[in-house]
Amino acid sequence: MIRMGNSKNIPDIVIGRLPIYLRALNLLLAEQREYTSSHELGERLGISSAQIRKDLSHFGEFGKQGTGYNIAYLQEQIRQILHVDREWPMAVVGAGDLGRALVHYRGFVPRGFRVVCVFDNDPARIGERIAGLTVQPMSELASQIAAHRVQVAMIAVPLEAAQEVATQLVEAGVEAILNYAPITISVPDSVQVQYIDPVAHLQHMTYYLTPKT
Amino acid sequence: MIRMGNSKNIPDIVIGRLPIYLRALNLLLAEQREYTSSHELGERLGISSAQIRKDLSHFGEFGKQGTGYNIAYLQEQIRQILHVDREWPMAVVGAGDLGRALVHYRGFVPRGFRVVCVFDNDPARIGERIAGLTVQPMSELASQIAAHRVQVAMIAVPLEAAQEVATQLVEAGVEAILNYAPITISVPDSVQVQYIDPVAHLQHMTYYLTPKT
DNA sequence: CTCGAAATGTGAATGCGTGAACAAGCCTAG
DNA sequence: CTAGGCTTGTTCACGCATTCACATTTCGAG
Repeated sequence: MIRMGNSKNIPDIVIGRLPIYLRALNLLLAEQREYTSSHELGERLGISSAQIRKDLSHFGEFGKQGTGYNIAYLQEQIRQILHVDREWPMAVVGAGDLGRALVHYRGFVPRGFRVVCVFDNDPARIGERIAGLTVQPMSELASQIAAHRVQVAMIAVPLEAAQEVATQLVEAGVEAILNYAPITISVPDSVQVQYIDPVAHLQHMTYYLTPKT
Repeated sequence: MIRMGNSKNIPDIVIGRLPIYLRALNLLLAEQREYTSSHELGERLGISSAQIRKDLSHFGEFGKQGTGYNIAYLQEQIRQILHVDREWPMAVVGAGDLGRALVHYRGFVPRGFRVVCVFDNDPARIGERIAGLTVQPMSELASQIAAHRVQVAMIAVPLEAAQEVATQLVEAGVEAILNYAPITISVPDSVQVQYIDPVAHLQHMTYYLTPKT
């Protein structure tokens, strides 16, 4: 058995760690390294080596006993598992400060994503050019998403508008949403949703802090 | 026994959900609602009602049988638990697109945080004014953080610089770091660290997607 | 005043994820 | 060629988190 089926029911928490492993492998490659071990990876990431080995074993046998993992090979395997051995076109909704920062961000392309269209409902912003893209009105959303075969979108609008935008995105065929608005949105089960809320992280940390002032 | 001690060893994962509950309570308050139930909260957040009740029970008894939770009261209790019944001054390191977006962000103050200083090492950016703040050189970091009693910082620099910045922040006395650079940083155990990596979230979702093109 | 519906807080049970430990395999040195 | 050290993949046991289920309390209708 060279390769286990990847259609098995892998725990979602394991999937969530794969991008972290991928990040570490990118760095190791940049350091011109050729091999690494579960121990070294765990050391760098603050994760136990046993967990890393077990996580990877869900998808196949990528290492060699006594030697460890070939970095380039493992990186490529994880990229295939996560389907980022290609470039996903993305839509950004909201051209405020955050939306603009997302369009400008150079970190997407090297890791498998590219912003291909930006939308806003503010007439003052429509037509504005950001990093080579033109801000489009919401009325163009459905057609643009279809034209660019967009399956992934990011929501960068005020929280009052987030649910409505999410609904429109789903109707336009988007299957994965990264929501920056601090609100839990309601979408069909078939649509993937992830959240980024910096304040939630900050509040998580202040629990452990003693105010100085 | 009216109130349980909060010095007990509460699971970290429970702490991580409290900000989400707080978010939902803010919304309910904005809707002029007075009472809610664990069932309603769970409905809105996609969490089981039992989990919400059990999470809250770690800290005391905040609800009333038959009635549910008084929204304003529960909100205030959670704010106290998380220590956000005050305003935490924050430092931002990195005045690129992301750093600027963070300084402009209006969502911090209503939830207990305020950016009070911004740093960068690029001479072209130093002196620039962002939302009323002046970008300062890294050489000012230690003194400014001391002067403003800053305990919380956000790292918004390229990944190559992130570890060095983290080290400087810790030396300056920062106790909690929200790191936007896609790299696991090394700090003393006494320092809280949280990560925001949009690409990791995106890659997590594409695992479940079938490429269209 | 009484009854029923509703909702909490919690002990018990289930399920899942993590870490320890080991057999098996690989490489290098001598 | 052999021996020893290193590392993987996997099994097992433990512990933690989640869900179930219920006794208890509250409110409102009649």
